[in-house]
Amino acid sequence: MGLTVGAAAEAAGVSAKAVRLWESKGLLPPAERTEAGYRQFSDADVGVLRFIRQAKTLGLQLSEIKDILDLQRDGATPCERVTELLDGRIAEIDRTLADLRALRRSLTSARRAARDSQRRGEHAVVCQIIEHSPDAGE
Amino acid sequence: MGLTVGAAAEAAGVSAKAVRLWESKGLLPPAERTEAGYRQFSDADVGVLRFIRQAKTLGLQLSEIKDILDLQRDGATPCERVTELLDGRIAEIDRTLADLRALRRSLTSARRAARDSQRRGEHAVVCQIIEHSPDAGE
DNA sequence: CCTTGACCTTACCCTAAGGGCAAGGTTCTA
DNA sequence: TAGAACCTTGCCCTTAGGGTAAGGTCAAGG
Repeated sequence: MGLTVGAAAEAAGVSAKAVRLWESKGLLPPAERTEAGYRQFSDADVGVLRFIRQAKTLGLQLSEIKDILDLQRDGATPCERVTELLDGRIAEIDRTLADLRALRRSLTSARRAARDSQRRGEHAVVCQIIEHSPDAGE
Repeated sequence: MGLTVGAAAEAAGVSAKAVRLWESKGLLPPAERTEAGYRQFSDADVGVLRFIRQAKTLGLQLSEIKDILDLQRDGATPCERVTELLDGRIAEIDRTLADLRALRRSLTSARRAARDSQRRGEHAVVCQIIEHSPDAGE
């Protein structure tokens, strides 16, 4: 009872295009084919698709997900690698959060400057965005 | 006293490749050329390059920056558009911040699950990442 | 039996913002 | 006058697919 790409994709809540891409990138082993060349997916495959989708929502890249899946297919326990990747993602997110908070400060400051310029009718230097931004000078 | 791409790029603190790209995308008017075909940039151009660089650090896209610069070149005051774009960016950042914070919670929860699986020697379902993640079911 | 529509196949171009490299022309310096 | 250090364009690469085309396949209905 094999599923076609479309059916498998729908069952996993992803697009058929994504399924083909993931297969081509090795996240899934090459799917069985019917005589006509149609891909045949099993329920287990759908589970993998769901896992990939979930891992993606956690911000893992396809290459990292492939990494995990390869380990698992080798019979190894991917837990270590998984916690490693997740820790990496968490650290990355913390960095991004800090960056975004700083960026937000720059933006509000730039916006204040832009509005001030607007009120004064200035606009020669594009509302002073340059000057009022943090590291303006070089 | 025109500057070559490399010189202008260095003066603005960006890459020559970026300068060519920005020109090709219309953020800069087509540069003058020497007889040999070398681009010639003025100090004013360098100012624009610096502006673009700065705007990019604020997270604006090239298309948005072009938008601002086009307005300015038309003699219009881009301040309104600028504050509009900056407000949009700020709102976007706030959304991203919220998303990242939620994602971070998911990640720490997933990592905890992975570590628990690791301790128990489980790994059949790739450390339960799927099950323990927020919206696991479907 | 045949058609129609819904599926499938591969392949190509597109996205953002360049980085890297190649082949070839120019300019400056020793 | 040679070589270094520029410059030119053009093409391929990156992420994770989306969109579309051209063509093959399958199930239902006339």
